[in-house]
This record gives sequence, C-alpha cells and structure tokens, in this order.
Amino acid sequence: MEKLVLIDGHSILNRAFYGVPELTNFEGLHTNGVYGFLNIMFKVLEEEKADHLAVAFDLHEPTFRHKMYEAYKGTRKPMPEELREQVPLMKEVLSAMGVPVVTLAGYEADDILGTLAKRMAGENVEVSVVSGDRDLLQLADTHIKIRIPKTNRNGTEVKDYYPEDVKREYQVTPEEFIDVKALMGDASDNIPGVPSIGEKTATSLIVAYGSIENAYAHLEEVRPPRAKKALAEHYDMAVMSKKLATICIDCPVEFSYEDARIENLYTPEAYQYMRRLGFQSFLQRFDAGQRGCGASQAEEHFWFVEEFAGVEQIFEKAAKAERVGFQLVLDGEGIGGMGICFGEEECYAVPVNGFVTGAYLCDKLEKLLDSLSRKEDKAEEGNYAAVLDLKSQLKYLKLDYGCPAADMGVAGYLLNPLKDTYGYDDLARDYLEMAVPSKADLLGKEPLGNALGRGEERAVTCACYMGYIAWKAMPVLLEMLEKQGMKELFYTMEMPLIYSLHHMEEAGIRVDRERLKAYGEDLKGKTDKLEQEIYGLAGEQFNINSPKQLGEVLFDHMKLPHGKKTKTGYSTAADVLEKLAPDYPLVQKILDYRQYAKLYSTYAEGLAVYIGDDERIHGKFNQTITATGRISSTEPNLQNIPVRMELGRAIRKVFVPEEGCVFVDADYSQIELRILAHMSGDERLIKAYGEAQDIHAITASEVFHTPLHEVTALQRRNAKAVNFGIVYGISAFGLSEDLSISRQEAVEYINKYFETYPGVKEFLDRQVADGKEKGFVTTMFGRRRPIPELKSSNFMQRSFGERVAMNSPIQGSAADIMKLAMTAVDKELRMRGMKSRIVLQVHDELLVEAPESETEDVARILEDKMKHAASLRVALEVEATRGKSWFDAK
DNA sequence: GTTATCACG
DNA sequence: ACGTACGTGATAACA
Repeated sequence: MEKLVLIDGHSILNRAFYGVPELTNFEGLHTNGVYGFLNIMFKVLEEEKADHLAVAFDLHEPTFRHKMYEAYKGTRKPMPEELREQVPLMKEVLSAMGVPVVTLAGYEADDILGTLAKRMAGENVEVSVVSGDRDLLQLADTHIKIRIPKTNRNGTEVKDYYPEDVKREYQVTPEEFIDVKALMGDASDNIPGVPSIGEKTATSLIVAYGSIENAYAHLEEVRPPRAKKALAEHYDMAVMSKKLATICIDCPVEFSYEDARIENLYTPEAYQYMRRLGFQSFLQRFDAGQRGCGASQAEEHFWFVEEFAGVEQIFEKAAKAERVGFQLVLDGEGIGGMGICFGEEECYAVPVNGFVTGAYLCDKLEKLLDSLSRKEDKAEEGNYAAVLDLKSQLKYLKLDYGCPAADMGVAGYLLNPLKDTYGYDDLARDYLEMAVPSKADLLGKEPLGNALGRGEERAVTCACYMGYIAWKAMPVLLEMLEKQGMKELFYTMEMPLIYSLHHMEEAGIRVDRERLKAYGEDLKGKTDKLEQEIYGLAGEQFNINSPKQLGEVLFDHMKLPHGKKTKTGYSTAADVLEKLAPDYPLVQKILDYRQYAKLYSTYAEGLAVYIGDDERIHGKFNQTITATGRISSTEPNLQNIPVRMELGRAIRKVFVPEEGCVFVDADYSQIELRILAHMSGDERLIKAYGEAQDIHAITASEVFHTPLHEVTALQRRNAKAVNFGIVYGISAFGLSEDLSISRQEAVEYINKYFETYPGVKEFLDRQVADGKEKGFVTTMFGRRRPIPELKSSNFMQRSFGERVAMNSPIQGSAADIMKLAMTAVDKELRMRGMKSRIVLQVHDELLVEAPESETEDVARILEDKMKHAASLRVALEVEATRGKSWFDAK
C-alpha cells in the first residue's frame, strides 16, 4: 500500500520557529523556522518510508470560516517579522525540492488537509497528516494517522494518533472531538464555545451523549445544572461553534497524486537553497552527482600525478602561469602531498612518493613563488599566488615577509569574520556559488595524506579542490576586499602578520617543568584538604565540581538562601556564592576550592601536556577566529594565564626565559580608551589624555566636578567602571551590576559622563546608527564586523547588537594597532639580526625573550614600535618591564 | 555535544 | 516589560 505524507505548512513552520533558537544566514535572513521544518520533514519521511508528499498552506487573505465569525474574533497575535519572512522562503525551498505546495482561496490549510486525507484514504492510500495543531485529530481514521511533533530536550519526537489513540487520550472519538472543541471553544482559533463550559464539562457531555445535538435533545437530563443552563441558553452558539470547528473534508482542491510522488528531493536547486541558508547539516544529504553546477565540470580536469617526471612538469608549467593556487597536505604525519592549480583544466593532486618528498615539494614551491614574483608580465601586484591556511604550512615552507603568497582563508575571514571555518568548501560556497564536498564529506576523519598516498579518488578530488578553489577564489575575494576598502588591511596588516604569528609559535615559551609540577602538587594538597573540610561542614560527600550536586547540597539540603537560577537549576556562580560567603564558612571554602581546582586542572595539569622536548610550549595563535579582529590563542590558551589573584599569578613564575636571557614585557596603557578619544574626537577627552597620568582619576574629577587631588578612591573606582562600561557598549544595568548600585544611580553616572564628554556620546550613537544602516561597523583601519542582530525585532538581540556596534570599532582598532606593532617589532628584531623573539601576545601586551645583551635595545624597540604603530590624536603610552620570569616582568 | 563555570584582555 | 555589560578558550559534568 502506498503512503502519503501531508504536512500542515504554517503549523509546522510556526512550531519550528519557536522551537529552534534564532538562526540567521550570512545575509541576516532568519532561517530557524525553515531549518526546523526541514528537520521534522526529513525525520518523518525517513520514519514513514513515504512515497508521496505534499504541504498545505493557508493563503493570507481571510478565509471562509474566519470571515463568518468576524464578530467574535479575538485578536490573533500578529506573526513576528522574523517568521513572516520565512513563509515565502519555505514555499520556495519546497518547490525547489519538487514538493507540491497546496493552497486554496477561501479555505484554510486544515480544510485542504482534511479533504486530501479523506480523499486519498478512500483510494486505498495510507495517509499521515503532520501538524502541530490538535484540531486535526478529528481527521484520524483507520487509514489516516495524525502526527504531532513535540519538542523536548532530546530533540523532536512525534506523537501518533489513530482513532483509538484519540479515544485513549481524550475519551472521545475523532468525530466527537469536534463537538468537545465546539463546546469548550478555542480563543486562538476564534471559536467562541459555550460560556462556562470548559474542557472537563465538554468532554463529559460528549462522552455521555455523543454530540451537541443529542445532548440538547436530552437537555432535561444534562448534569451539572450549570452545564444544562449554559447549553439551553447558548445552543445556537454551540451549533455555530461546531460549524467553525469542523474541518472541511470536501473542499474543491485540485491535487495530482502523481505530482506528489517523491522523486528526488535533493535537486541542484534545493542544494543552492541549503547553501544560501547555511544549512551545513543538510548538505550531506545531497549526493555528489546531484549537486550540479561547476563542481562536476571541474572534476573532469582533476589529475593525480605521482611520477617524479610528471611533478617536475607541473612545476614547469606552473612557472609560466599567471596565477597559482596551492596547499600542502598536512593532516597526517608531516607532509602528505599537495594540491596545486593554475587553470580551469590544470588541477593536480600530488602525493609524496619516492623522489617526490615533502622537502622536494617545498623546495619547488619556494622556487615557484620566487620566480612568479620576478616575472615582468605578472598580473596585478601580489595577485599570483593563492594559498589556504598559509601559517600552518610555514613549518615546512620557508617563506617570510615579502613573499607574494596571499592566504584566501584570511581573505575570507576579513570579508566575514563571523564564520567558524574558512576551508575551500566554505569559500566555494560563499564566493563562487559552487557546491563542493568538504574534506570531511570526502574522507570523514581519515587523514588526507594517507588516502592520497594510495591514490584514492576521494583524496585526489579533495587535494585538487584545495588548490583549485584557492586559485579560483582569489580574484573574487580580492575584488571584494577592494570594494569593501579592506585590500590594504589585507596586504599590509594581515598577510605580514601571518609570519609574525608563525615566528612566535615557532619560538614558543620556555616553561620550568619541575616548578610547574611542584605548583601542581601544592594545589593538589590544598584542594584535598578543602574537600574534606567541605564534606565535614556539609555533612555529606558529593562532587563539588558538579554545579548540580553543589546546588542541591547548598540550597535544598542546607536551605541556604539561593540567588539567581539557571535554566537547569540553582546558580552556584562565584558572584552568587560571594554574597553568602561572609555568613557561611562552608561557602567561602567552596569558593577557595573552586579556585584551586581551576588552577590545578586548567593550568597545572593542563599546561604540562604541552611542554615539548625543548622544554617549551608552542601554542597556536589563531588569526581567523574572533569577530573583532583580535588574535586568539589555543592548545593551550596562553592569553588567559592567571594574574588577578595572588595564588594564580604565581603560576607565571614557571614561564621563564632561556639561560642568559630575560623577558621584556611591554603593554599598552589603556589603549581602548585612547582609541575612543581618537575615534570620537571628543576634545575634552583628548585633552585629558594630553595631561594625564591617571585617566580614571581625571574622568572622576571631570564627571563629578571635583578637583583632581580631591578625587576619592570611590569616585575613581566608579569612573573606572564607567570607562569600562563605555568601551563595552554602556548599559545602565551592566554598570549597576558591576558597581552594586541602583539602576537609577547608574543612569545618572552615564548621563554625567556623556555631559562631560559629548563627543563620546555622539560617536557611540553614530556607530549604532551606521551599523543599523549598513549592517556592519568598521575599525580605524577599515576592518568590518557584520552585526545581523541590529535588525532583530527581539529586544534582547537588538540591544546586544547595539552594544556590539559600540564595542567592536574600539576593540577591533586596538587589535589592529597591536597587529601592526607586532609585525613591526618582529621585523625589526630580524632585520637587526637580533636573537630576541616575541614569545607571547596577550591583546595589549607583548612578551619578548631577549638575551641579556639585547635587553635595552629590545625595550627601546618595543616602546618605539608599539607607540608609533598608529598615529592618533592622543599619544599611545607603553610600559615596558623586565624580569627573570613572566611573574617578575609584571 | 551542550552547559556552567572561570581564567584572561 | 523585555534581561545584559565586549571579546575569547579549557575544563568537568552530564545527557
């Protein structure tokens, strides 16, 4: 028997919209409803093994049943804009998949579903109706199953109703269900019902009499008296309600069962939609052959070359090309091969094999880049070598400042820094409108190098794409950078930075293994002792690291007053516990335990595994992660080593320079506030920096109209908090939380600040206004941060967007300046042939390991290059210190 | 894989 | 009324 699935379009889209967290694609289009809808649809189709599918939608014009009832109409909540925009989109996506979208003027989707379900069930077809609306239960029949998706925390579960299921849950048959609903009414469907009759009474009446009409015929017997009276007085209303509640099962809808046959949902058109909407997880459903467009075309010209002579030939030809794209295969042990491309029909996958070693490939690539940069008829400056993830290749490829290779991943990052990855598949999708399989699609978790060594086709495809997409995307990306005013940023800031970061990673930082071990053992002792004391005070043993268990012990068992709650239970965050600590020694011990446990697991234990044979940690510094342009640090994170608390700060004693060396540490003093002064052009703030040592005190003096030397510690602290708040995108709530003052007081502080520095207010307002208009904000150097949240109708989202609009230009400009400074320092050290090396960057701080003899020069270079990395209307101040450990250098 | 917490600028 | 400071990454617990 054939199976037909009918979906209630609006109902499922609505359900999906509210069940899936906010989701937008790169254009800022809301996509969560469509995403959730497709999820439900795919799930149902797989479960049902259905061979036919159709989706019914309401038309927007008022429908028959509603019109008839206008007088009683309550106001239906208007559809939020974020959902409204997804309705036509949803229909387009379905059409692209070849799924019939059925509508009928004058009828609701319910009626279409009812009609089609009954019609097809009569034709010996098994029907499933998918809807979030329980009204549909009246349609349940032997061959009609009503399916209602429910979202719980394990995802979506679908509940099925045949007539007997309806009876079990509601005590009435599907037919009788109409009468129950008519009696009780339904505000959201504009069904008035009978006053004073609710669900309970309605059900019992229908269970007893089977229908409204029959109950009325036996009016004298009807119990309770309240129901009898109501039915007697409002019988007309009940009958009218029944008409409204009855779904039409014979409306004149045209429907071709054959058109609803599921041929192939995974069409090229549908694939384009999935890409545009950013639905990565659905892309896998599309087979390579069905992707269409450029992909298969290109694959015809993908070549596998493993013979030495063949590889030599490739490099010969490449040297004559006007543009080359390449990427080394580095996901296994060492170099596994490369992908290289220099024309639509010139894409090669080369494994390491025999004479073609990793060293050989690197040598050839280095020479190729050199020869390309010398060519006289070269195309535009720098536009002839495209790479992906250049930094990771520099370990093998000895390239340095001045090399013409341009990293297309970094280019992609500048064009949209909000993405997670910038692989060839991402670039192909976003900038070439090509759908290509990602490395994970082709190989899963298997290293590409291994598969390439065996000459597997999937590996050849992957390696070729690495070169091909770099090659093909380059002109597109560069043109977009140019148009968006980021070409200079790309070539003069980001490309050179790749080498600075590589040098820093290569240098690594020395760590005293033994001292770290001792530090860890000390912490272990402290935590063990505290653990026992906590069990003693709590009167029970539990896992202190589990917020759930801790919450239960503190707030359920011991009945301590609880503060905030998280969605899963009580909050045990530090700020909550700190309020309790003075009154409960146990809580103080828990706070201490937390601190020690954190230091132990994340720093003592966590760092140890990264110490290499050279006694150094070579962490990664990532260039394409943050939304604002900052660098991020991973494996391990060296940008969050403790400093604020004494015990934590001590760990910096294990970061030490090489014998005969010292650390020189230089950090910018309040760089973000200085940038604010510059970008806002506020004369008073600029003047303050011209004179000031202590900007927070000056701010306090001006905001509170107090002579500078009379500023109290409290006034200074408040001014400092306001300064921070301004940089973060001020909000009265945030400031009041931070200072533990009332919202009203916080508002006053902010107002006073803005009165004092009106230019700052204008600047911040302008960022928000510009951001709303353009969809992005920019740094001093033209770096963009898109802010789709500014368009949201959700207050919280939009407010977030406004704070981001105020913060990003400041944080991002500071990041830009530090990037310039880093590169300048690194270049200078190298140009002078010095041994000193930058070993860490912590946003506004550079740590340099310097031979004793170079110390003074290094300090001068750091101060000079950092101060003069950018020219602002206020001076950039840099503080340089020295020490025999990172701890001492602070 | 997600959540809560906490380390840094 | 809504429920927040901006930007990160690592860990442990828990589903």
